[in-house]
Amino acid sequence: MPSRLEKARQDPNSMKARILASARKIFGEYGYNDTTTRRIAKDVGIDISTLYYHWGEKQDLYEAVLQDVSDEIQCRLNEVETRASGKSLKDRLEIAIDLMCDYLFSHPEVSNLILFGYFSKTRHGVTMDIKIPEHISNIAVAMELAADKKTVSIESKARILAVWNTVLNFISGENFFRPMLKASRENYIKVVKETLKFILVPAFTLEEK
Amino acid sequence: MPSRLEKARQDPNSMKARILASARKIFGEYGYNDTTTRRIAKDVGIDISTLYYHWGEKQDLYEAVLQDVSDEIQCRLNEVETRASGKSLKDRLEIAIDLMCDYLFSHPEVSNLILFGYFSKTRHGVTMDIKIPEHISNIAVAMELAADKKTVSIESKARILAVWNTVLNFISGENFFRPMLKASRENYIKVVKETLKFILVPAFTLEEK
DNA sequence: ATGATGATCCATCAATTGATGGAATAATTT
DNA sequence: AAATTATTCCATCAATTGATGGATCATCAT
Repeated sequence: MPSRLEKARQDPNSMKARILASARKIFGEYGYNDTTTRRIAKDVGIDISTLYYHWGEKQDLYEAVLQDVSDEIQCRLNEVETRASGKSLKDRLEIAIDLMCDYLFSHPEVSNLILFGYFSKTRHGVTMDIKIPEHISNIAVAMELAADKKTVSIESKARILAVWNTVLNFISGENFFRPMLKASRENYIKVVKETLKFILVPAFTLEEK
Repeated sequence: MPSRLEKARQDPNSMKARILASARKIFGEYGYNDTTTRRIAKDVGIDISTLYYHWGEKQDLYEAVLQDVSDEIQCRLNEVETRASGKSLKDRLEIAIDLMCDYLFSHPEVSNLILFGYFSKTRHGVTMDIKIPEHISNIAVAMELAADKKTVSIESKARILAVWNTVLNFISGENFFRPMLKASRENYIKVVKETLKFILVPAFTLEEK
């Protein structure tokens, strides 16, 4: 039997799908605890009981959102791997930075949801997360810093985490950082990419020699 | 007339100071909205009305906490500047990383409070923050990447932000990342410092030449 | 048409939470 | 000691929020 998430994916105009889309947006904006089911329902234009009818508990809906996002990330990482395959380390890094920045800047709620997952220590003990450890290992393999998922060294993981988190911070913190840098949106994206390359490329390519 | 914060600082055993300490801890753990005045009061061992008597609204107390943390950060940065002054760029970076990591790892609530400030988009529109832009400019000067606070380039700011945020992520995300890296606390701190140096030193020193 | 199932909304509950009034107690001043 | 002020706690309010029961309306197979 198909899960609710699968049903929602079958028809993007279905009520389940519309609720999921609003939920993803609003959970991504306010985090789990500061998102009310009423707010999501209002965004969809329905009564909250309709929301509960389709998705059950708030937590179930949140889990579906995280699953949705996690799958999407994996999809993007596969794309990065395809496009970077065979290139030099420097090129691979730059391709990964460009692609992931473009994706995340156009889906900032993804970045927010990941960061909420890191730090959320909620009163209700809701500690769900996107499968970040897996994604990190996959990046290591895609960047050819490790032969396979199982053998990624602690140093490589830490380095990829550092990079990955830096990207997320620039995305999710845009409203905070952009005024600081007095940059337009376009310019901000440009500066972020350049900063990432400035910091990363020397570090990783230096070691290769 | 002395502010409530100043009064609290005068006598660390005073009720105001005890409340401030608990508030700092709990706001740092749960963020603004997920912190209840009841929880803080319970931590101190008093009734909530006593808390309101001393600090007024929840928001006033939160602002005092942020002010307290911001002052402390500035104090630590001054120390970094003193210790790094006159050294080579590589040494300055390493000193800054070591000192700030040691400070933040022993005061994780500071890191949390800063990150909450970046991303918090609360229902109640509470958007207060620690004076990060100032701190960032101060770091630029301390690292001698700029002559004075007013003339820090956008690139330098972005690079320092990237570093600064990476540190914060490793601190605040310890509960999430450490199991991932299968590291003890000591080892985690060591890996974080090494990772930061690995990434930063080549980038900045390469440009110098 | 008719009955059954699915979908939606209104009304409402119980728990939580920020905040306050007022009584009771402690400390200080006169 | 008496009066004043400072501090603390109990009881309570109003608003918010997650969640549900039941009525209503739509859809669809028979």
